[in-house]
Amino acid sequence: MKEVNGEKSGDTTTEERIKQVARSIFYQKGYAATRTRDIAVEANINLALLNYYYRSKEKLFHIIMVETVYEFIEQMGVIMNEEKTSLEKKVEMMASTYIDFVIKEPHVPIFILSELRNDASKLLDKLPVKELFVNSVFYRQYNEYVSEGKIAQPNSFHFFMNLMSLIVFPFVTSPILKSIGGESDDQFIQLMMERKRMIPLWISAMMKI
Amino acid sequence: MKEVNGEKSGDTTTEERIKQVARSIFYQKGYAATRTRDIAVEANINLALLNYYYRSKEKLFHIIMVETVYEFIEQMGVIMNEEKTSLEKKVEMMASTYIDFVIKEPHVPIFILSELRNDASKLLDKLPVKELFVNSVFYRQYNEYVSEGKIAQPNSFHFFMNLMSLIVFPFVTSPILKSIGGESDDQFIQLMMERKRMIPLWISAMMKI
DNA sequence: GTCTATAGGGGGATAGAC
DNA sequence: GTCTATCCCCCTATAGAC
Repeated sequence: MKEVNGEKSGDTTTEERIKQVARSIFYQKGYAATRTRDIAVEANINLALLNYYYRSKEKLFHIIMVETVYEFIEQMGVIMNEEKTSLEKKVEMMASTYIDFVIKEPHVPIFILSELRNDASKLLDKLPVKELFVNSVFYRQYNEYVSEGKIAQPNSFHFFMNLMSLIVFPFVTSPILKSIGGESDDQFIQLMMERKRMIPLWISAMMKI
Repeated sequence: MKEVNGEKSGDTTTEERIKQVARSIFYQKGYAATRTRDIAVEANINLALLNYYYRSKEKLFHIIMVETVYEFIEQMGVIMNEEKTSLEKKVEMMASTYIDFVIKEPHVPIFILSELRNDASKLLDKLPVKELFVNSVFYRQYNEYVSEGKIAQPNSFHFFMNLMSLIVFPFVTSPILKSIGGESDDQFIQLMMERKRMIPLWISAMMKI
């Protein structure tokens, strides 16, 4: 039956297909609102098979959550640790890379934020996120700029928070914007492309304050 | 029994107390993860009474949702339609007012965003949000500044989005920050107070770009 | 208005056949 | 590996006593 049904199974295994479908539904509705039955139907399998491969809804969810967060952090780590690029260039790359990523996966930010709204430590304590940041080239370069007087704000918290805010926040509000402004997906993407170009300029202007 | 138990009922009615408790739990866990039993226990009433007053979980939720969104918008409307204050002053007041508000109700932004992530129009089509913005003094002043060359960016979308991003985003990431950075509530509030002062300056610097 | 008791259904998980 | 059938708990909602 697996080979017969070629509509969207492609060449992936059943195990992988279940996870992909589950990821998509979890992203859209969150853990609590997702029913394992929906995953099974969408993946063209029976409910029992989901438990055969992943033991439980919670275990399946946990795998997806870890993968998602890890992917998010990993991209950042690569950019932030380039020795050869300047701080300005890193800002540019982060804006560009993340905007592209979230255009492809628009549900990821609100998914992560809503699932971690209470018990973020349960997941994040196992990942060395703080070390990644504090030991990064990005962080070192920031502090160098502060010493050299190129950046007015000594606290890197605000700098990093501003950067992430300008990149990510529009995406978590996009359902609201589409409802209020009546913007189409294309128009929204157009605006985000403008932001790719603008964010580095804005950040640069804010540095002086 | 109502009068006897004075621990937290105060002087509100049972109906009101149920709603307040429900609001608190919905804010923290979202609609799907909230159980009416939890609300009943927390409000010191029986489950049947919740349905007696509010008919169903969904109706109760809807009332709270509308009230929450309305409150959020209402504050903005007042500030944005002051005839006497400048655009700069409005930015200052929005930063100050919203940061104060979200410090008091830290769960509201992520609550709204996560509940509206799929079907925002169901709720927002009934509220004249777009009209409120386009007909506002804020919007008029923005366009005047553009005409006068005081603002480089003609599209008010980016201006408003940047403002809201800088104000709200730190709060939706705060559970993650606390987990990663190990910051206490007090330290976080301290940072947000700094932002009250900085955001108008940052926005002002961005205007020139 | 407030309670107890229970109906009714849905959802996660498993047993066991193939 | 994959399916059907089913268990059983938990959750929402209601009936009916006080």
